[in-house]
Amino acid sequence: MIRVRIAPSPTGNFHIGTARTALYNYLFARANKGVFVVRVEDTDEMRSEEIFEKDIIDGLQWLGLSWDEGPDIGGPFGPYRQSERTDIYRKYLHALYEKGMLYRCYCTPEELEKERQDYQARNEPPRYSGKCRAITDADRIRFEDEGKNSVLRFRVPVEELVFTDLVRGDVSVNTGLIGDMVVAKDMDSPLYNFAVVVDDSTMEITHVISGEDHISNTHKQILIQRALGFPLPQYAHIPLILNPDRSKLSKRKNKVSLIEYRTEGFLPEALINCMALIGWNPGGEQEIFSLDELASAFSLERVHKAGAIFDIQKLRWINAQYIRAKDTTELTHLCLPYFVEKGYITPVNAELFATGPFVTKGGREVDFAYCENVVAGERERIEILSEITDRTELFFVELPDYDPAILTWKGMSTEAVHESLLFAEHELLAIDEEMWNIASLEERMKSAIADKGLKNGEVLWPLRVALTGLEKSPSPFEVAAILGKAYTISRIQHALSRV
RNA sequence: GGCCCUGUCGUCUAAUGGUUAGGACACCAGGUUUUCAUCCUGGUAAUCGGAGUUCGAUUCUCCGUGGGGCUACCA
Repeated sequence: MIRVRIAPSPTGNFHIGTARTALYNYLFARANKGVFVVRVEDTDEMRSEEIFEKDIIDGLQWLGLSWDEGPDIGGPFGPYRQSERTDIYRKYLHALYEKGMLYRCYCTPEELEKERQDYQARNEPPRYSGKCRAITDADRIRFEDEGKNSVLRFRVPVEELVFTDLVRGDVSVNTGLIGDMVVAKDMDSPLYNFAVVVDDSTMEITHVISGEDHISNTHKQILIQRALGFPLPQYAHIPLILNPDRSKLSKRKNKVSLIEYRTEGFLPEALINCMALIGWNPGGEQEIFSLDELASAFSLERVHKAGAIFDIQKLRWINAQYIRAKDTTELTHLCLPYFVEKGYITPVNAELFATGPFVTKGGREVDFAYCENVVAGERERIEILSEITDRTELFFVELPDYDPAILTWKGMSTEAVHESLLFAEHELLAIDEEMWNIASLEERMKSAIADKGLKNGEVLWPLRVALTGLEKSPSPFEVAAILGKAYTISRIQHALSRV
């Protein structure tokens, strides 16, 4: 049984890079009928916070990356939070200590820093000299009596260590360059590389799929793994997501928190689709993939080796594809919070947030269907959900505010504009309420314009601006249909009074 | 500095020991249209460099070079 895991550290909001690693693990698990585990790596007490764990769990859920075992749902290899596994780590730390593979190091941070600098100065790899290796029991007891702080270091054997990476092939390193590493602050406080090894083994993880930035940790982990007598998992290091300048994706240069993308109105399907295609491709020319399609096509053999820039433009385009494919009702539910946030509408009471009725900014009461029509008219124009408010305020105010000069189409005279509006008003007034829909409005108006020997633009441009107050907007027919006859007429009259 | 990883259009990528090196995003031009957007048509644009192997290399090998990662009592 294939078992993989995502092991996020709750020291910040859910990072987009972590989300992608989670995705690849998820896809690999699903593609191989395996198990996907979520494990929270909160050994760093100082930096870990519960709200971040919540953000990560929420984010995974939102993305639709369901897991089979995790801190929230438990599982046969729990607990799934490292802070709750202290007993397990202690047991293995003791075992290694008894075997003499660990030793206490009493060096102070200042001493270590000086060592590092000395090595640097000699152009040698900065590493721990191993000077506490040979500490005698007598010294140790004396240090303890003096209350000196110690950490547990692992005796790193010098050798040429090679592991086979499923993406990169053999990766070798001379362990003499690593130096004796600290594996725990004390018996109750393991550090990352130690906790990971114990967890991956005790949770029977078969494949460790993580970012390329972990390659050098892998050698360290293998050393510990071997010392503990654990079997080695398979490793696969996936390429990094990069900033446009090709550096590792960072907060400084990019939006990196999943929540930021979510807030802006990127859809989970789009993010999944986009992240999957950065560093992996199934071949062929398909661009849009559902999570299930990705899962059935996924294989580590097709994962790339080189890092890839995260192109926000492509993500926006993919997002637009998903927005257009969405059911209008569902899309409206997704857009409602943006209308409310902008103050365009307010639910008449809190329980009715999702269904209406709402009171508009202009004081009118509207229902869900009204909002749905507004969304339907704009869906081709937005790439992310938050843009739904860019050109829709006009539907929620009594009268739009605009410069009357923009009522004029291609050098028309003021008189002509006035006449066009009068003509439009006249024609629209003649249309019955029951015929007040996009198709009928368009048909009636266009034939009336043709009959009068006018160009469409001469009437439709001033009409559209009268209704919207905008130079760029949906067609006057769409807008009129949404506004309704009475509001349409009043906006035309308002425009007439301003020409 | 050391170690490790890596290099096809601006970006994400496909493909092959022999192709006009394909697609998508972005960009540009044209069409549709009252505007914008959508949509349709077309266009610009790439195998990092040098050797070697080979009839033939972008593909295989080596060297160079560019880029990145790691170098914690963080993860």
